[in-house]
Amino acid sequence: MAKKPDVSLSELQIELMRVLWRRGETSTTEVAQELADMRGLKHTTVATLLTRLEKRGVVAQRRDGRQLCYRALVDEADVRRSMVADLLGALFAGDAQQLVAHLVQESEIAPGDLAKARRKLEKGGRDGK
Amino acid sequence: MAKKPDVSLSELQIELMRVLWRRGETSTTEVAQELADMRGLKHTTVATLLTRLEKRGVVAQRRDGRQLCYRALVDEADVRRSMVADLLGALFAGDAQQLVAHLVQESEIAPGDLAKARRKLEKGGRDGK
DNA sequence: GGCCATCTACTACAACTGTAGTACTACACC
DNA sequence: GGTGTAGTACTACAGTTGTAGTAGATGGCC
Repeated sequence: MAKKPDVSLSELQIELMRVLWRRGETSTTEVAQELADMRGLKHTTVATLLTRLEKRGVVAQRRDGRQLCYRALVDEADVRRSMVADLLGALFAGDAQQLVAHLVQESEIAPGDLAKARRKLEKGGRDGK
Repeated sequence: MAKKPDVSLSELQIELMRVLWRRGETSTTEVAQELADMRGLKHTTVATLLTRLEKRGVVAQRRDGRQLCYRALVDEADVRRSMVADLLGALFAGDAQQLVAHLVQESEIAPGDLAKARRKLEKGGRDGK
């Protein structure tokens, strides 16, 4: 399996991807519709963004008649992995414990919830969400 | 105290800031020296980066004779706060528990270290910085 | 007092991002 | 079969970032 080296995406790009993750293969028009609703973007803007992501290898393009359909080539976990690792490297000396400490100190999470999260993970299992 | 709205910085910008955080007020030349050693950047490159950060209000500039000295206007905690919040919002629905779960699942941190971190925080104390 | 070294200021440029307009094309409908 | 519409392709443009060169000023040394 090929590596997914760098999948750091901007917030907007992630929003695009989220549509593809949710709906699977999706036509430009459908993506554009959602993004128009969500952020008032024009159809052509979304088309541009999608072709750029395609050029970058993050999504695949398939022609369906006159339409283009896009499909994600990376999943959300890939992006999370990549971006969390970047953040960890840039600001926490690569040390996840420091990040957790930050979350608690900044009240992003309560210490008790740490234990909760841990129990959930240990019990519920690694098949994830 | 004024808000520090958006202090999302690139990796390189953080590297710059790290020098200022470590040394306090620092001349361009000194910063440039460090960055030259670390990443082979030219003096003028570093000067450009510093003036840009100054324009953005992230650092303050003071003239000392013919030299410019820079001082950070945000501390590392500010940047961490801002960037972690961005990441949380973009990829974890703003839910820090999900991020912690990700860290464990991706083996960035062992479940036991979660407890360790928690104990350390509960004991060591919330006076933080 | 002139020259060299140093430092800043300004300019440049390529890549990427957010945003969109315009031009072209093909299909559907009448 | 002509015309409108929807969809793609291409172009554009401003802002940010990484990178650096050049020009101009200033101060020290001989």
